[in-house]
Amino acid sequence: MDIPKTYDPKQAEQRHYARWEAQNCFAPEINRDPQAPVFTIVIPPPNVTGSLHMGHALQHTLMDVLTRHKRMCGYRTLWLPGMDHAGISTQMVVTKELRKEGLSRHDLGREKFTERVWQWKHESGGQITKQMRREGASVDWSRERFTMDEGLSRAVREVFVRLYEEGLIYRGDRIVNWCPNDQTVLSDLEVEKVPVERGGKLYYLQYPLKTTNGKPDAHLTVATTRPETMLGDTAVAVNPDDERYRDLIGARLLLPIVNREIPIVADEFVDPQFGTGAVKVTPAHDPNDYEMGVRHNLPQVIVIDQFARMTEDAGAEFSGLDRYKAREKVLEKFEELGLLEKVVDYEFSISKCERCKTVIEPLISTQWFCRMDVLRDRALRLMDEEKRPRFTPETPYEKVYTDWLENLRDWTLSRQLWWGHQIPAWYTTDGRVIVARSEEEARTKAGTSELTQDADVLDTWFSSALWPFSTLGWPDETADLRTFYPTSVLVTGRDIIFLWVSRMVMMGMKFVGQTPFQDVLITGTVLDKHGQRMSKTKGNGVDPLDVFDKYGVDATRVTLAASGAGTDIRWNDNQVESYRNFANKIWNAARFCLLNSEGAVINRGFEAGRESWALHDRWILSRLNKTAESVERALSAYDFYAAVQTLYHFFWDDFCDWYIEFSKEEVLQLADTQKFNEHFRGATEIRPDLIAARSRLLTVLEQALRLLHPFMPFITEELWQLLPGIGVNSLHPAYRGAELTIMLTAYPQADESLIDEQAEAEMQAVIELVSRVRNIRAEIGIKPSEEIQIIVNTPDERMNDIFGRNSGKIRRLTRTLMKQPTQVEIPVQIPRASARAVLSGGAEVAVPLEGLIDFARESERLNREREKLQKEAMRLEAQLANPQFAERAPVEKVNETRERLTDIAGRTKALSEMLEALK
RNA sequence: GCCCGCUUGGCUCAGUGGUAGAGCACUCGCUUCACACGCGAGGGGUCAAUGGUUCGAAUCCAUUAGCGGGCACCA
Repeated sequence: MDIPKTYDPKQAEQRHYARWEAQNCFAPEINRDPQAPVFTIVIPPPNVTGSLHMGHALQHTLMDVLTRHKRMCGYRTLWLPGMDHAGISTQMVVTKELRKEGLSRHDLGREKFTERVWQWKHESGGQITKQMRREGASVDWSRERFTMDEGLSRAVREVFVRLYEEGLIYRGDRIVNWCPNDQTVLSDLEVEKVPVERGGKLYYLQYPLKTTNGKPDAHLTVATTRPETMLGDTAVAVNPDDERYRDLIGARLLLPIVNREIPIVADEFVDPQFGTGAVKVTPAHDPNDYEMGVRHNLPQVIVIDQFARMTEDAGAEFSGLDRYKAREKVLEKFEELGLLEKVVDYEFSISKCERCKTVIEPLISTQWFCRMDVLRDRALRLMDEEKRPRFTPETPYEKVYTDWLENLRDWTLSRQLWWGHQIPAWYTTDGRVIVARSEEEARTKAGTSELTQDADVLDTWFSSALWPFSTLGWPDETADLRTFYPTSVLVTGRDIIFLWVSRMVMMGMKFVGQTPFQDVLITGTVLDKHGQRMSKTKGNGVDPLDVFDKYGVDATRVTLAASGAGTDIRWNDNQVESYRNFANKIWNAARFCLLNSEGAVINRGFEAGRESWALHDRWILSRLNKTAESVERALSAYDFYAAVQTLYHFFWDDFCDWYIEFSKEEVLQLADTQKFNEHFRGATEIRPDLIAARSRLLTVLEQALRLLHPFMPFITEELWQLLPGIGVNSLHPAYRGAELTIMLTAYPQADESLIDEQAEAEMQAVIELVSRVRNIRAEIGIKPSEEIQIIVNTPDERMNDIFGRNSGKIRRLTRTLMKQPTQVEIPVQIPRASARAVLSGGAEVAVPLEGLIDFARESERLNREREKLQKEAMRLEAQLANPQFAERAPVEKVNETRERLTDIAGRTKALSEMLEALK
């Protein structure tokens, strides 16, 4: 067999995904067990405009690990993929394309434009689905969905109609966030607060009092960050308890420039501490003022239009001016009038469009809204009573989620876009509003066919909110909906807990009556190595595909999985490199097993019964089963880091460093015998004990590959396919009949009966012996190639026996010949010129070094060790001397401390004797 | 303003009421027949500061400092 020394990930990555996909390994139907438990994940649908970034790669890795794990555990698993139509983004992409052709979307008209978007989607959209195949994502492509699919659109209309009929969706005039660039309304969540650039200013404007008592120069000063809005002021508000202004409440002011008479009103909202304690009120252009306007029944004067330009109502000199130009002009005017009291620097935040960063203009506008109180209360009750969904990490996300719900306001649903789900509302010529599932239904309801459909579309997140059930066929009672809803776990980033997670819960509860997912796993953010958020504008993003190319998909996946959920990840290539090395280690371990596999097959070699098994065989099975146990525990707690660590150390430390090394004595020495036989005696039969040893090696390897598979699907499949003895019986019973693939084998489950603490303790003693001898060799500086002698005396027969049985292995690993007593009562004499060490348990090891030993240095070495032990002993003694320790600490703890002290005392004594002997 | 998180070896991070861990980096030695993307042996941390609870605190509590998030209608 020809296996290269270095693992080339690309080979394996190209080979297996297409085959898995072609054989439908990802679809739940591959599972033939009608009783199988179900595991479902719906993917957070990436934007159709998007391409894969590290955040996706992280989430997809976690979802794939969970899915592959459950699949191997025999679950009927569905990981459902799909994409989001991403209203604004997509419309912008296509608009830009059109602009290159010198066209606007209005030149095409709505119908042609949306056709064009669909065309774009078919040709250039969904890059990410190709990239997901590269990741190894085991999603069921046969169930791929798009939020604009007919089925999902139908669900959208159904939900809209039902909510409308219940009065939860309504149309009305409200102050909304308007993006003058995108020409659409935005929900509160699509607006971000940004500190104002280049130092904000607070302007103090004087409004003259409309005099009734002959004080012509009396005025009231208001402070504002937006002077231009004064053109739309319809009142000034003060706090009712503010002594300064109490007498003025009810008085009237003459609004400068426009010369409008406006009242002074009292409102609790006003903070007397801020500015002058008097607030100008512009109900048409500020959310707070809007509320105050409602409370005091103030008129709304609209002075800014949807393009952020001043209206005619702002006055002839201002009409048509940009809002910032108008601001300058208003300030000039105030200065001329001597009414600009002062301008001070003031840091504050302004609202910007999350997408295009244009400053939002609060405007009064007719839009569709969704009342959230009823839906919200149900979600809160679910958390309160059932603690669903269960957030991981629980802190802080559970609280973040509930706090937000508690303060939830109505959701602005409509968007002035063409790409999206057009609102299923029609207007009759006489102004009636008909909400219906289809135009046909609307006609019936209206009793006329002269209808105009509402031009707006729904917020993209409206269809996303239905994703967990719309993708499964709702509103029809499909088999998929019955089987796969509610889903098991949602894996997503913290930035969309409000936008998406909470809304799915509310809609799922409302329309299916069950939480859409049991658990929510919140991943951290992938940062660059300086701790900065990766972003396109900063150009500090790391492209997952580049990392795949450089280090392989498996190594990248392990890196991401190990960073797990919750905390942010500082991306560092070093980490990936170390897991790339791990992949190579796996490759070479398998290479060794395969190069020595003639005659062997997996799942053999342990027939003889455990009493006859060698120490290292009992030990590796114990380690393997403990590993299976802790991986299982870690995954069920979504502790991916722990799972990766456990597997890494099991494979590298236990399997490679010790088990393979121990096996070599049998596998290689016997191989020599075999060659000898073949050569000199013409024997062709391979000795059965050799085959057994090789089979045991392969068996453990195969189990390890299975354990690793959810994390490293490609390398494990590549190697597994090479193993002799894989066959139909290798597959999990639920997948009998499927093509052979490691992804359909049974995930190793811990067998308690194979966990063997005694074997672990004994092996530990052998490992310690080997390590101490190596340590002495290194410290004394004995050439690695030189074989020397060691003397090992133990205080008990059993240990002596264990060392004796493993002497060949000890020899191989330490390049020493071991001398032991035939009876422990008569220890082997140790020459004075020896380097020595005491093992835990009291065994002594000595390396006779006639002529080589530096007595002074050796004394120093032993002294150092003795001091270390003495320090430890002192600490333990002090602890035991404290009467309260014995009194209050648990008995086991006290005993443990005593035992440790006894062991240390014994070893210290031995060291003292050695030191004495050196003199 | 309110809420939350973090502070552990040079770096990136695990961790737990009872002997401080990993990977990388570092030092020394090895072309040992799976692997130099390797093997072996080492060095390195008063677990941010202070106080408290406890027989015992890096771990629990309080305060402080630094860093980072999230939320908020203060013009």
